[in-house]
Amino acid sequence: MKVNVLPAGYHIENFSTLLTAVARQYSDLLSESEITLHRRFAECSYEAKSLYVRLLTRKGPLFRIDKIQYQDIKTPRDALAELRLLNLVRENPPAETEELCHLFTKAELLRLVTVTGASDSKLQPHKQLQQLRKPDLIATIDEHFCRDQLSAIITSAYPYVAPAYTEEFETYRICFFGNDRQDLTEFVITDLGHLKYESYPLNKSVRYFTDRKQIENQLAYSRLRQQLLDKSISEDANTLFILANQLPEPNQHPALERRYQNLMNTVARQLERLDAYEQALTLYRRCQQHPSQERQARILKKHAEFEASLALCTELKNSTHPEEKEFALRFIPPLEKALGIASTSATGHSQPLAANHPIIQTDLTLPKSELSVELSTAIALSSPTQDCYYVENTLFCSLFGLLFWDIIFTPIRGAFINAFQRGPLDLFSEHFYRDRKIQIDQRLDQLQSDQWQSTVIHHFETRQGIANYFVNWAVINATLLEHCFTSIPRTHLQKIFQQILQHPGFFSSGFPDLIRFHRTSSPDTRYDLIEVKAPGDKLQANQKRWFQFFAQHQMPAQVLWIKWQDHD
DNA sequence: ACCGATCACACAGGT
DNA sequence: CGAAGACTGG
DNA sequence: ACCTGTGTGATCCCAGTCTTC
Ligand SMILES: [Mn+2]
Ligand SMILES: [Mn+2]
Repeated sequence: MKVNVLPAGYHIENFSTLLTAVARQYSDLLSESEITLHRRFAECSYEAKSLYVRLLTRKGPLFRIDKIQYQDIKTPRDALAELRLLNLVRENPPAETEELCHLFTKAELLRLVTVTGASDSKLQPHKQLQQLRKPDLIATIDEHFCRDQLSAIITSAYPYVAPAYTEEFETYRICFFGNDRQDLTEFVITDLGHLKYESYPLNKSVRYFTDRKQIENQLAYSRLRQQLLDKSISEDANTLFILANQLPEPNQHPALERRYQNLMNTVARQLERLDAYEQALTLYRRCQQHPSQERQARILKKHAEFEASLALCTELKNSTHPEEKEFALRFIPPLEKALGIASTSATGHSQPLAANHPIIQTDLTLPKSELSVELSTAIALSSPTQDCYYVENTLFCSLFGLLFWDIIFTPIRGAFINAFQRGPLDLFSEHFYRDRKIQIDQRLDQLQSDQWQSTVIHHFETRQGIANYFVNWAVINATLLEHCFTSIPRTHLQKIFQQILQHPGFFSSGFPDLIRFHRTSSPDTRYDLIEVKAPGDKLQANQKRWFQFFAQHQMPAQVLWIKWQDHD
């Protein structure tokens, strides 16, 4: 791939762009110190700016002054002095032993430890310390060294700095992107040409966060997410419980609501692993989002609270979340049995997934190969009269993305908040269709004739390589599109797209592995879908759902059970 | 909703 | 030693 | 031998450098 060259000082430009955009859009919601960051940064010389951005975007959090070296910073000491004067950088701030240790390589640490006498008498000899892995070595040092003494040694021999206003920048980042996963590298990735984003107008008068409390909440959620990566926190049930409990509840913000509930589920699940079931239950009860209720039901059953578990499951039978509903139907019978009551389900021995239409299942014996089962099977099923492709979700999702491209990127209110999105914020929700119904219905009508093909081709040609959650450019190509045009009936596609539209989040996965096109001239259905199952594998819930759908609408789909050929 | 989601796969414990 | 991992800059 | 649940790895810019084991 061709890679562009970035102009000198690109990182400063990007950083300024970000700060300025947020300072304009959120001026009334920013704190005193956040505004100070913007103002002071603007006052800096080029070299000071450059250094500050470098430090801020690196992991650190501490940096040895003697290691600071950049092409574009001729006088790092001056840059540092300037930053220190503006309080944008702190010199030798107090730090945890672990952070201090990260200033050095393992070899340097060993030398430091044995040369200086700042340890207590129990420190092991050099030879043994060398055997330790670095994290363990640091833990040992933490145990046997007085932090202040260590710190004194390091600050005199190896002075270090840390960028200040990191929390303030976090606020800018959150406000700019609306999430905590994107950062300044987005600018670089797009400028280099590794990724192209669609261009859409951004309405600066619509803000993602409407009050300060929402910003604070998002910051708190990001912080907890970070903390969960830390083993010393995620292994300690009490700490986990306390952190989750003191998390502020979201206020009037669907996305924050989702993140809050996600966190609750994640922490509660971790508490389950630590056998802290009471605390897990408490957290699960603070949210409705899948799989909270399911986990509660399981915990209750595990502790023989069958009535309570059954009560929960009975509610879940009406859940709009397909997997939750399926869980309830599966989980209730054993519960009823344990309670000694007769089955309440009207269908008796209820088999919710055993549809009216049976799933076609076939066996195939293959020699074992280096390639994946799916690929081997695709090759085995290809012939002069048949072309078989391993596409999984990508084919129908890509067709969907291409057909609806312009509608997906229609700038409806609040859907686009930064320049680096692969789709509108509500793309995967049930509201995507509802809020664009007229446009979408019109587009679906194109499937009454071959008109839809021109729309797909048009977007395929003009939007080539542009990021879209639904389009996988690595898989889709003109040949594949042509196959689809000639071999898949329009009615089938219409049904599939309507299903995806019901809830793009639930129905954009679970498609069969392979599609096979038949070069026969007879009927208009000249394709079939094949889910490959190697020995030991089985249909997943979302795959079952699609198979039910295919059966209902008489679309050709089958499960192909692979057996390995004996080779002697 | 691309550092969580999505696959396949491997294993444990129950029946 | 050589491969894998962490981190960084573009 | 079956079922279900749970946990794991790979993948999602890329290349160069230093560090670790
Ligand atoms: Mn698959
Ligand atoms: Mn498969």
